[in-house]
Amino acid sequence: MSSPSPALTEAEWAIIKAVWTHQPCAAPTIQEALVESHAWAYSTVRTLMDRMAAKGLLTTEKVRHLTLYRAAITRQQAQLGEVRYALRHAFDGALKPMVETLISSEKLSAGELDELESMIKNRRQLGDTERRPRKAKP
Amino acid sequence: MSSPSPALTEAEWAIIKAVWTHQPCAAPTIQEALVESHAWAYSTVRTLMDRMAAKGLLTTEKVRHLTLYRAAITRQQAQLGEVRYALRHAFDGALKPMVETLISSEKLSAGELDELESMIKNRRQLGDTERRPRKAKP
DNA sequence: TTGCAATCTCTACATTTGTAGAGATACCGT
DNA sequence: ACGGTATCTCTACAAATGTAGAGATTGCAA
Repeated sequence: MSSPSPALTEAEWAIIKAVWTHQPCAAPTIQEALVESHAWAYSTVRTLMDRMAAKGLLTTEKVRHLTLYRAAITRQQAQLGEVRYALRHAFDGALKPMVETLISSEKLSAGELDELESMIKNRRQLGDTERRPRKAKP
Repeated sequence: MSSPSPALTEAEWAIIKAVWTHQPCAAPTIQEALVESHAWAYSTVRTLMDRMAAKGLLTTEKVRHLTLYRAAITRQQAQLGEVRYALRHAFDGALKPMVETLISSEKLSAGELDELESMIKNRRQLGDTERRPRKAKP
């Protein structure tokens, strides 16, 4: 049920982010979208995109002379893949140390800490309802 | 001041973890330590380790005929590197969504949620003392 | 219908990563 | 002094990744 969602390289991240915002789109669109951040030639972008399609990160559809690309995975899936990679390899699956590292890695305002806290409260609530459904089947 | 701390590949993670637990150590030690999880030949491990040394992930010291390896970065630095990689590329630096993804990625017991909460409280405290030192210089 | 502009295809090469064999060398116990 | 064992060195190759040029094709506008 869970898709493999592999970790992406920097180049792949750049590409897929642009695809998410422009899809369905042709390769030149992406090349132009990234020209500021990455001075990539068209053929570079094109090669990357085709390889990503071969890997199942993008899908292609041929319309006349145009090749339309779409992301084959959602942003959430890709994010999850990245998070899981770090969790598994850097933290041996231990979530708490990872969260700790994460929130220690940046200085956070009191407000942001509040938000994190209420996020956890929220999560707890969810767990509760899952564990104890509103209505038991009689 | 901040070390570069790059993200590591899977193979590099396997190696450096073994080095952390055995250092200072020779390459054959690592090869043996990993033989269960990765059936790598000695020369494979050796090549990986030398490349990691070249990259600044390990240090080497020659003692007679032996080459002793040590980790050049701490586990914390490596973890931080991995977390930052994900944070920057997958979440564009936005911490909250990453924490959200992280705590949503596993099902957590109430106890674990408690721990996370107190971790945040703790963090808030730290922020406070930093902002308002115990003693002002007169 | 012709030509230019957009797009594509194909090929190529450097670097990094994964993987390892074969042979050289040094060390230590006898 | 010698030989076996541990360790090392060197070289090699395949796959993945990063990067791109040159030339072929197509489609639209004049």
